[in-house]
Amino acid sequence: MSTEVCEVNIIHQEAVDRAKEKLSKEVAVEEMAGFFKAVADPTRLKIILALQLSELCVCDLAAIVGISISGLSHQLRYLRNLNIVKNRKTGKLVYYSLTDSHINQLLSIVNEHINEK
Amino acid sequence: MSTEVCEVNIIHQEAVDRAKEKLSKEVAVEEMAGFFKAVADPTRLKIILALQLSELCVCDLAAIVGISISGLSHQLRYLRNLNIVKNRKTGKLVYYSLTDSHINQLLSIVNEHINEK
DNA sequence: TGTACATTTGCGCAATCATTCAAGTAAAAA
DNA sequence: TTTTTACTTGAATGATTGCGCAAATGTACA
Repeated sequence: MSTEVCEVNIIHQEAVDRAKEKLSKEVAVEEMAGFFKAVADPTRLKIILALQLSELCVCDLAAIVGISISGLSHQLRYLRNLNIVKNRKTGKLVYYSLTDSHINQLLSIVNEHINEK
Repeated sequence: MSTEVCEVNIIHQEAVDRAKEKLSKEVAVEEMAGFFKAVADPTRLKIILALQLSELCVCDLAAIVGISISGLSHQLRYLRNLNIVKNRKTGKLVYYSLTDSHINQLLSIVNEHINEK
């Protein structure tokens, strides 16, 4: 009969209601998680760390990250779709660079967390 | 003969060297990625968002997130191992709460990024 | 026009991961 | 002590994902 109700016993009803309301308002949990996923992979994180120094072409990035050109291109598309990197074509070469500075903040915060033992 | 050298043509040698050096110094790319992975999953992100309001017992969290108690417990252990949440036992109940404030900063930065369209 | 080079893309595979089920622990109530 | 409640843990599974291969696209140069 019950379709939506879960079987769990709720112990603190008001706290649960408050939290549920927050989550329903929270613009986009999925979108936030999707963004974090971008930096949750070592390969993509290396790409980003490398691009913090300067723009780089796909070729050079492959050498830095240590992955096939093909694999790298897949990841770059991933990052492009999330608006984290942008590219610029010059002849046969395609140069990639970071789109905004939020990434820099993000990485430094995580470094803090890690360095606190 | 070559064991470490990859087949890729390097175009900007100095830029590649610089980036490689940074990555080798970069304390722990794996560790950083691992931390981001914690918030890269919708379920874990919901847990964290809920805990931003108040500490909660497993039971209530399950109702909020909409997952089985078992599944939730797995994710809580995951977050505990990364030092993102801590727990406190009282009789039969176990209360979880956030460990530090870095998470809050992280989430607000990502919100900014998303809200910039 | 044809060749060479840089990058992208579709496909497939192997590995990872989130989730559930069932069994186990631990504390309070009966 | 037995039962119930709250939670944890290990194994199994279905879904996702990172990666390389091979083919395709696009640009420059001969």
